[in-house]
Amino acid sequence: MLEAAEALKFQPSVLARSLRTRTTFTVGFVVPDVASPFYAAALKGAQGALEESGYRVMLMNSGQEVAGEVTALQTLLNHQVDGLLLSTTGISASRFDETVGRRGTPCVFFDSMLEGAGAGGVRIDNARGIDLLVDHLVEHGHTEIALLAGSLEETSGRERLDAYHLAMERHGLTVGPDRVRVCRWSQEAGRAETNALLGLANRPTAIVASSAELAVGCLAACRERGLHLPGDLAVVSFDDPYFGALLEPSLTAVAYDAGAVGSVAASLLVEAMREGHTRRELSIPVNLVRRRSCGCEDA
Amino acid sequence: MLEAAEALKFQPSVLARSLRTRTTFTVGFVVPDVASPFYAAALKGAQGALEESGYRVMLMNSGQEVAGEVTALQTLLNHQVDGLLLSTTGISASRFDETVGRRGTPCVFFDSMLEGAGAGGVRIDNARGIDLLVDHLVEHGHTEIALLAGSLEETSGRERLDAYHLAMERHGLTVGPDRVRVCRWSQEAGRAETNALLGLANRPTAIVASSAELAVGCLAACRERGLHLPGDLAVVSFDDPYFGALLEPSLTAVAYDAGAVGSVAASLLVEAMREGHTRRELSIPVNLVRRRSCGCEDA
DNA sequence: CTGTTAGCGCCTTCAG
DNA sequence: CTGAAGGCGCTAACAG
Repeated sequence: MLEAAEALKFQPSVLARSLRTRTTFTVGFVVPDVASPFYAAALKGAQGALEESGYRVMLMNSGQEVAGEVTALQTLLNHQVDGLLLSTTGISASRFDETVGRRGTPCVFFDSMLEGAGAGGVRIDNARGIDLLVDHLVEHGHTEIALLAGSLEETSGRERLDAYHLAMERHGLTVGPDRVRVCRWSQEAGRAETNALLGLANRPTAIVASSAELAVGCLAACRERGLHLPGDLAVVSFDDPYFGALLEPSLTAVAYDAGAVGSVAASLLVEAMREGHTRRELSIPVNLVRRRSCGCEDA
Repeated sequence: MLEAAEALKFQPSVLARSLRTRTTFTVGFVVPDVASPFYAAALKGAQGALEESGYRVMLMNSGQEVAGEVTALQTLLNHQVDGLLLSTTGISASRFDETVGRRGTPCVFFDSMLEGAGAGGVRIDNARGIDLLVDHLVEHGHTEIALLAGSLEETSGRERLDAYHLAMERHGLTVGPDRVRVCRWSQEAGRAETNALLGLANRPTAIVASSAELAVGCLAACRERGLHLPGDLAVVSFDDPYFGALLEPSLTAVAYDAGAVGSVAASLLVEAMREGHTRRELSIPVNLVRRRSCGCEDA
C-alpha cells in the first residue's frame, strides 16, 4: 500500500481538523493551585483518564481568586476546548452561565463545586469523613472539640464545617464561641489559628484539622508551646499525607484517593462530551487511619 | 465605534489564527509524574511564567518510561506546540532528534536533561547540594557515609551520585561496597534500601538521601528498627519538604526553589521561541537547612 | 492607506 | 463507490 507507507510519516494537522469539525479533543483543567498535593494528584488522575479517551489537557491556575478563574475559563473557551474540569474558587452561578453557559461546553466540577451547575460533579465524602473524625475523638472521651475549618469559599470547606456542627449536635455536644477557626488552607494559618485556640479561656482538648496543611501547622504550634500530644491535646486531620506515619506524634487522619477524584471527574466529562447531558454527581469514599495523635497506639 | 462595541463580545478563533499563522501560542510540558511535589511545583512556576507571556500549557505525563515520553512528544508536536518543556526519563539523543529535531520546535530541559540537546536547560545545583550535605556530616565527625542514590536514569540522580563520590574523595574517605544504593525515587525504596544498609556488616553512621521521599522512607525504616536518631544514625536529605521541621527528628536538608526551576525554564523557552536559538544552561541555587537529624540542635 | 482575495489543511458534501 | 470542490475563520499579500 502506498497509503500505508506514507502513513508512517504523515501526521494529519490537528488544527485544520479542529477548525473543520469544531472539535478539539482538548479539555481545560482549572484549579486554584496545581502545586498543592491534592490538585496535583487529581490532575494526574484526570490526565490519565482523558488521555485514554483520546483527549489532551490544557492547564490553568486560577490563583485562588474569581477573577483568575473567569480569565482562565475564557482563555480555555477561546481555545474551543470540548470540556472543562473545574475546581472553583467561588464563581457565581450567573457569572458561570454567562461565561461558559452561553457556549454550552460541558463542565464537570470536582472537590469544590457550583451546586447544580454544569454536567455534574465529583466530591470527596466530606460529611462521612468529618463524622469519622469527630466520632473517634468522642470514643476517646473528648467533648471539647475545636475545628480548624479552612476557607468557606470552597464547598469542601463549607461541607466539612456543616458536618462538624451536625456531628457535634448528634453527640449532644455544644460548640463554644471561637471554637471554629475559618482561615486559609495553609500551614501558617493552621499554626496561627491553633495558637488562637490554645489561648482561649477554656481551651479545647481536641482539634480537627480540615486539611493536612492545617494539621501540620497545628503540630508546629503545639511543638512551639511544648505541648505533649496526644496527652495535652488530641489532633486529627482530614487528609492523610504520605508522611503522616512519621510525624511526631503520627497523625490520625481521614484518607481518600485524590487521584480518583480527578479520574472519576474525567470519566464523567468524557461521558458528557460523547453522549450529551446526563447530569451526575458522585462522591469518593473516605476511611479512617488510626495513629497516635488521637490517643490510639500505633499498630 | 461599532467595532469597539462588537469587540466586547467577539472572540477571534484561536484555531483559525493558528492554522493561518502556524503559531499556536501553546507550550507542551512533559514530566514523568505530575503528582510528585517537585514536578507539581515546577509546573506551577512554568505555567505562571508562560501565561504572562501569552502562552498556554498542554500537559503530558510520560509515566517514567521512554515510550510514554516519545508518545507525549509526538502528540504535542501534532498539536503544533510552539515550544517544549521537558524533564526527560532518558530519551536518547537520536530518538529525540528524530522526534522533535525534524520539526525544529524549541525545547528547554529542566531537572533531568539530555546533555547538549534542545534550546538549553535548567538544573538544580546538584553538585553543590551534595557537597553541602557531605561536608556537614564530616563536620559532625562522620566518615562512614552512605548514599540512597535514587535512580540513575535521570541526570539529577547521576549528578548527585557523582558529586557524592567526589566529595568523599575530597575528604579522603573511601566508599565501601554496597554503600551506594541505586533505587526508584519512592518512599518504599528508601525504606527497603535503608534496611539493606543497616543490615551491612559495618553499617554506616550517616546516610545521605537523594530526595525527600527517600529520606522519609529511611526514617520509616529507622523507626521500625527502634533506632535513635541522630545518635545511632545521622540522616540528611536533598530536598527540604514543607513538613521537614515536624518529622522526628526534624530533617536537615538541602533546600531550593522548585517553582523557580519551572519559571526559569519557561523564560528560557519564551526567549528561544521569540529570538531563535541562543542555547543557554542555568542552574538553581541550593542552601543547607540545619535541623536535628544530622546531630545539630534545633534553632 | 484601505479593501479585497487567496489560501492554511482538513472534512463533508455532492457529482460522476 | 470513487473523486473533486467548497468552506471552517483567519491573516498576509496584493490591488485600488
